Amino acid sequence: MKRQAKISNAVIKRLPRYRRYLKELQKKGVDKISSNEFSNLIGYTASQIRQDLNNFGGFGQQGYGYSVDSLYKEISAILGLDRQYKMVIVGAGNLGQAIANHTYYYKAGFVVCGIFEINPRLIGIRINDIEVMDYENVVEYVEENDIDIGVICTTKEAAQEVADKLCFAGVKGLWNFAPVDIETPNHVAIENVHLSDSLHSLAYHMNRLNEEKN
Amino acid sequence: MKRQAKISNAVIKRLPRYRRYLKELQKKGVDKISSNEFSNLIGYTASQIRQDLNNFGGFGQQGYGYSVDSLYKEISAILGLDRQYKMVIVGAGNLGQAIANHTYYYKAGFVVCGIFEINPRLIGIRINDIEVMDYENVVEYVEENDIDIGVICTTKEAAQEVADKLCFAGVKGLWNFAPVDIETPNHVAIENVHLSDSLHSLAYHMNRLNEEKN
DNA sequence: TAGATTGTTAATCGATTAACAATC
DNA sequence: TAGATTGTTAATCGATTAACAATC
Repeated sequence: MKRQAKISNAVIKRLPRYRRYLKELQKKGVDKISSNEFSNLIGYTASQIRQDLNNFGGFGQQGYGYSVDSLYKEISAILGLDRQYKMVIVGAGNLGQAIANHTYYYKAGFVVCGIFEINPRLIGIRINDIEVMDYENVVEYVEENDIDIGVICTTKEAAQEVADKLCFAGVKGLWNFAPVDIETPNHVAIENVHLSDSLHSLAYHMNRLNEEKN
Repeated sequence: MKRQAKISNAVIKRLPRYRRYLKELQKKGVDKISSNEFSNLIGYTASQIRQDLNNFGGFGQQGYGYSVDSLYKEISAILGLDRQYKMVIVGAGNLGQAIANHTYYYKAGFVVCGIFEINPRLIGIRINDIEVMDYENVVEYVEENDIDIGVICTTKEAAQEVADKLCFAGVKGLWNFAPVDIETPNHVAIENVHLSDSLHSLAYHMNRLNEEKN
């Protein structure tokens, strides 16, 4: 894997999608694919596919194409999906519970170790066999258990304070579901999932398509 | 509101964010803001803010700035958030339940009218006072109740078939949470929320930041 | 009126696509 | 070897930023 200065976020955002399609190909027993065939499948241009991949190294073979298996492995390694990540969830409301219950993450190497809450009525219960603990102890827990990722499922009012606490405690990344933009120190990665923003842009596109019809 | 041929998706994706910040300003009692002040707050350049807004019309006033109230209303109208949308959720698993429970959407004009499932053990229960119905009846229900949006919370295997059915039944948009790219007819808008993709790009960035430190 | 700030055109930057030489 | 397809450079396209005239 070639090491390069700075790869644009547009490229990074496409990698998980490449990986998903490669997984499907693997399941179908396909063992090689050309950038052209891949283009027809995934909807990016063949040129873009080759450019994207060559940011990280020459994974193909001229005259042949790409090996599905090894490309899948390479992309997984680039994304860092060849290791495990330990997560804590802050906020045991609907969304926090849904994520805790979603065993997919566990299988994929993202292990939910604990859930933290301020509401005393929820503290002590178990969700998908994961203990709901007192938010007061989150810093201690993150430090002692080498937690990698904090998942923020709080209200937007609490989100930044929770983020600060988690960063202080040493997480390397935050996955934020609160509808607010969170600031992190330079060494902590942040990924915002703004569900309502997503719904709003859906509304926009629905209305445009509807206008077109009239 | 000026009507223009084609506005890039990059612009559309920023609108909900502008709107969120304007809401906060409103709450704080701020009634005007210049593109420069807004830039400092939201992190886009003043130039970009003015460009973005001028895609839709001249909402500001030279020498003064933008009225927070009216800009908030304008952006809401552009996004189509000045009306109600009726939604059905397909899939009453963790995520489907979380969305059904999330009353935020209701307050914001997105009303969950029904949830549909194939698992007979879930059919008939109520989630946040919304009935879980038999997936068999989804087409009929969508047609009879003029449902606007279908929310796909199924497995990736079932997602496309569910999407086809919802489109056939007449929804105008799909909000897809299944980890697969869904195809829709031209007149149906689609918004994919790929949570695992988001987590994967978080992993990537965490690892890059960690490399930098070493 | 003078000052401030928009709306808009022009310049720059970055990302995507096209082309083709290298090579399996 | 000939054919196919990558890796990579060059051209194009689109989005962002800068500049400034218009105007409140």
